Amino acid sequence: MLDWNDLKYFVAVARHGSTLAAGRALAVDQSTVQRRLTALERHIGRPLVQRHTSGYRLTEFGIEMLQAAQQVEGAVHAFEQALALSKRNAAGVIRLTCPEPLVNRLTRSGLLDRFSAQHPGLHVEFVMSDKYIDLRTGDADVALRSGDTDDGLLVGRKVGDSLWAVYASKDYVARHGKPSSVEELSGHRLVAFDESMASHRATQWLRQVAPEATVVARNDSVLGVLLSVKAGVGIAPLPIAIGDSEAEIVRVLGPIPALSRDWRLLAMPEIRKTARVSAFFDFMVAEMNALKPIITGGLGP
Amino acid sequence: MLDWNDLKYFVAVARHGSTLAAGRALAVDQSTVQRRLTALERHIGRPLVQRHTSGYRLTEFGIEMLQAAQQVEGAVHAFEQALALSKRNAAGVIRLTCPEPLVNRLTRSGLLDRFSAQHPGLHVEFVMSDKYIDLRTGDADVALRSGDTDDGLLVGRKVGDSLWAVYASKDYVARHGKPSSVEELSGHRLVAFDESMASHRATQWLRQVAPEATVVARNDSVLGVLLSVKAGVGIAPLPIAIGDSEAEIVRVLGPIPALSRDWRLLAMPEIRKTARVSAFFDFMVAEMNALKPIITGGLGP
DNA sequence: GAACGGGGCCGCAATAGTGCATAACCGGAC
DNA sequence: GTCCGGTTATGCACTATTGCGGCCCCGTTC
Repeated sequence: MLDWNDLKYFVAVARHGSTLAAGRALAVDQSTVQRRLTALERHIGRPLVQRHTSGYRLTEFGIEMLQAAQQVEGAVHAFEQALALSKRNAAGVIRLTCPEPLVNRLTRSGLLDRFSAQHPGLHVEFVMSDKYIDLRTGDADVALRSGDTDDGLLVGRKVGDSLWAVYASKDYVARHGKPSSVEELSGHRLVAFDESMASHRATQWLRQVAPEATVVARNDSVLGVLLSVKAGVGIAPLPIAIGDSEAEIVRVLGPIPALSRDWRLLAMPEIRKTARVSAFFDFMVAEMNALKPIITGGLGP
Repeated sequence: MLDWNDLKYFVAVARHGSTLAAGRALAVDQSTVQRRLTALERHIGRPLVQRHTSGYRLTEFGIEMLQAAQQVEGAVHAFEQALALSKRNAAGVIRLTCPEPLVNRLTRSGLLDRFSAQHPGLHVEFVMSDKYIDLRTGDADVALRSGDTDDGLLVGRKVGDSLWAVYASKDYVARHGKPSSVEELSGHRLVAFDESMASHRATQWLRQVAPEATVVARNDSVLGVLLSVKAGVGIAPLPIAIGDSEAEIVRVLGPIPALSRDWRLLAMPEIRKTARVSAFFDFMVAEMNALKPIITGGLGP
């Protein structure tokens, strides 16, 4: 009878290229991986890998079988995620992913404490990330996001506006002046996102309106860009909610309509229907008046 | 770390209702099943089954998790099928499924021996079945079938005609006479297919043209019906290829156009493209002149 | 009510799997 | 050339898992 675990070792070896690396990844000894893979090959009756002193390389047959083995791995993943989801469901935990600054503001606002008070047994866990965590993987139940994030698979509702403006440090303005229009951006020193944020609307907007501008620094997160701007390295578009609450920097170009988006609370449709997530959505909608300023930002310091 | 094998035991227990039955199905001891399932529950931290003295019943949570576990089982199945397919591919085996009478006629014709002679290293294995084996499961590579079998997923080509007529034993004709038209069928004693063949064209045709007729026997295969007709139990539509070669029975109603279909050689598109199956198709097409009489039947004894 | 069959649970001995240590191998860096 | 980092393979002791037999439970049948 086929040992289902052996497929796990096979996939790991294929992925990491050696029994040693696979063993590290799976937290078992290298020799175990070696022996399980050998056992699998013995069971199958044909070699899956070429033993090489510098590691294992899949045979043609191994490549063929890898496809199917990865399907199994994927199904096991799905099982584990269903498990985690069910655990959260039973424990009344709602995992919310949102950008770091919002974690801060939401926590300090006391809104979530009020939610827990109103729904004893339910409480919110943050999964902090600037990047978009894929809700399909089940790592989070709910996302609080702005931007072009609707892939058609998520349901949600608007909970605020995301306005962006261009900021510079006071120091920078003193030295280089401020652009009086979008067109003048080209002559300035810009701080931009790096390749990992290539699809972000701010990246695309800058490429469109100021393709010639010199980019003096790149960063992979909004907070990173903020730091550079505060340090006077250059100017950059930033969310008003963040920029306006920083004393060292000032708006040099007022809200850019092309960059404004809605903030939305998003979830997978099936998850949205669960009691705990449904309660969370209902609460947030009821508290919209309190929520909006938290999300949209403190209107100036 | 989750033990993938435990999912196998879980699914088996869910399917068979007890650790004992699951153990039999998996060819392991009952106590092993019991212990693995307990270990899985310990890992998960929540009971999947209710221990009952008459067996195990899934908890609500268990039912929830079963879905995902079955997905894993399905993926493992697919892996094993890919394995079997690859083995056949390497060994030059072509698995052909067709109704039993054709196995006989094909074997005796020597056609397949000629194929093997022409393609050393390739040979044909029969998977005999009146029912339609699902080619998607990989249990067979190629099907030789007549009837409404094209679900859009298979590719193939016509290799003969399937003509049906209504037969009765000489004995039956002597006692009850023969119907001179389709309309007169209603007054006769019929042998028909049972529920498992409800979608067969002969079943549907009989229901349409002779809904009032008395069905004196039912059977789940063409050969079963043939036996009943030979025994004089009643009359029934049968393939000419079979009916005409039986001395004890005679056509009482000539070929029925509504029941005629094409015989076709069918395969999944991906399988059809493999070298060994492709060679088999090419050979059969080249030998069409020899093949047609084998399939369409020896025209009279 | 006694016998029976299907089922769960547990202890024991045999066995299979695991981790650790180690040898041997190879390619590149110096 | 020599050393070094990364790799496979194997011997050995240890541990976990398995199968078997026994025992108990409960519902059904005679």
